[in-house]
Amino acid sequence: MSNTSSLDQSTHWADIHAARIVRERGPKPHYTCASGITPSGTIHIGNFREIISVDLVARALRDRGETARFIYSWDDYDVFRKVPGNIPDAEQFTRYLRWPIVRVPDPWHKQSSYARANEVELESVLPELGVRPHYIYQAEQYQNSVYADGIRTALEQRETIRGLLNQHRTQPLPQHWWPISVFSSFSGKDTTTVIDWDGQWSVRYRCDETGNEEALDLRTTGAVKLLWRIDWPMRWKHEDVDFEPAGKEHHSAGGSFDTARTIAEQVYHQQPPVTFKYDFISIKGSGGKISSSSGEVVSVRDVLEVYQPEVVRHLFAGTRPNAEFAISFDLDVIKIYEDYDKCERIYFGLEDVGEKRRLKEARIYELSQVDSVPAQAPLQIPFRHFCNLLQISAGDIDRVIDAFPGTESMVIADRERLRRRGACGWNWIHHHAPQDFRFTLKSGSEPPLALGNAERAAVAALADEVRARLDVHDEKSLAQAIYDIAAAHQIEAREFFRVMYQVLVGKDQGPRLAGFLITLGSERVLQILRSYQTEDGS
RNA sequence: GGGCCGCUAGCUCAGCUGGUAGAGCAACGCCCUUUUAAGGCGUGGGUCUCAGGUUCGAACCCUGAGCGGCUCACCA
Repeated sequence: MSNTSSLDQSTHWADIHAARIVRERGPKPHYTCASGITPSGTIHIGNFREIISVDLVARALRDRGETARFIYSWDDYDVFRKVPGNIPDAEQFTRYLRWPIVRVPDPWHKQSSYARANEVELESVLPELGVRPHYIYQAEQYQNSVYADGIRTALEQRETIRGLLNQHRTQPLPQHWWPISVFSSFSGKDTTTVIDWDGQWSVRYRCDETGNEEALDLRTTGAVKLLWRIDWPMRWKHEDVDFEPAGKEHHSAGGSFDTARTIAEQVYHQQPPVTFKYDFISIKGSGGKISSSSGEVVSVRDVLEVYQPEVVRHLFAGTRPNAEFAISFDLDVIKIYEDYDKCERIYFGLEDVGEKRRLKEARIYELSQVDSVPAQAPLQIPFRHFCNLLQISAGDIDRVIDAFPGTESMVIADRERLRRRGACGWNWIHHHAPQDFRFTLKSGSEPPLALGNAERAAVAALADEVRARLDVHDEKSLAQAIYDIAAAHQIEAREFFRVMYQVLVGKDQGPRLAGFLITLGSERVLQILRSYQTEDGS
């Protein structure tokens, strides 16, 4: 979809917003798409929705021939408000409360700060998803006095801002209110009181803890920060932001986006960015391993353990941002993969659907790619089948891929995607799949099960059948042979299946038997059954 | 109190720049006795919450009502 006319007709939400940005902001040499968050904890999959939404819209802009930059603001100059439950030595960390998080040490002693630890966790995972924003670190910006003019403007317009904010407050802001907060040079905390501003660049404050007073010059200090509701519109002005979505908690009348919008217009004379509201993400079926109820959050990395990157993108590209949805770790995972594979088949014309549907799915497929769209339809190994093959092969991903028909001629990129899918499948089996789904193949070296004579004879007969004719059977004829053997030994078919699953995988149930035996191949089947063959039942 | 969103098959939802209702699961049936939350094929099932309006035509647009739900009004 390189030509603009087809994108103009696109009904995909990312294209619709891209078109809106160009229309409302007018022609520009480049458009700025923004997002950001306070790195006060692990960036979870709900936060990721904003990031991927911006990435998709930025891509949609580029696809229609515009230049788009994606800036991601880490608000690491925000204060440390409470000690998270998941960090070691939580008690020790209470001493850092009210410090900027960029100065709170990394509890895991790997990064320069707690903020940096959270930043690195996300920054290291985004490239795998094809998301590469330009990061802006607010601590650095403030400490270098980059926003001195913006802060001064807010001080000059203090009463205007107060009036705008009071419109939605139950309690009006107090008389001594200022649109800034100050980090004390004496305590390091933001527990300070602004005393005065000289109308120019000098702000005088008192440290609440030590009682010390000090005057700061906005042009050289790094200690003065705008309050959130003013900081946001100031940055829209500073970066000339054209587009920034926000969560629904910001998007009510009187919410922070609403007040930021009026402050941008009236104080900073900046047209507020095009925006939309995105809904929350919930989690389903985490199998007890990761659940929000236990206080643990689901990180982007956690999702990538189970979903390959294209499928993660597909999840978000294929869902309207204002609809809530659940990320599933249960049996739904299979369907999510099947949906992606189906979308891929539709893109490559391997599956017939109506024209309208085709265009939509094709666009979703494009936006789901980490890099570019594959030149030709990649070989698909369905997720469920992949999981079964992996269990047969003890998790040897390359062996499964090599044994799969058609993989010899595969290009490297396709193979890498399959390997990634295999790794996800293996993780899913071990951490999330229902017990019924899991099995471990017997090796044949275990002591044989104690079976009745008829059962043992039937197993031996099936071994004979496998040895003699497995390669000429198809699934159906082998299934028939299995029933025949059961009947010949006067065993209920149901019981014979149970025995065979016990012999093969030590459970009462397993993958459909005939297909399972064919997949295993005669050599492995006979290996497992060898202790039953040597009995004198023949 | 302000703002926003939803209401479509038994369940979960898709369909929303208006063109005679779709998918998955469930149900039912068939695939030579045919196990399984792990095979294939097929079938049934919906006055699209209600009432008006615009239109040749409305699940979709407008107005109003009912019932979920979310969010802001403290901080960010």
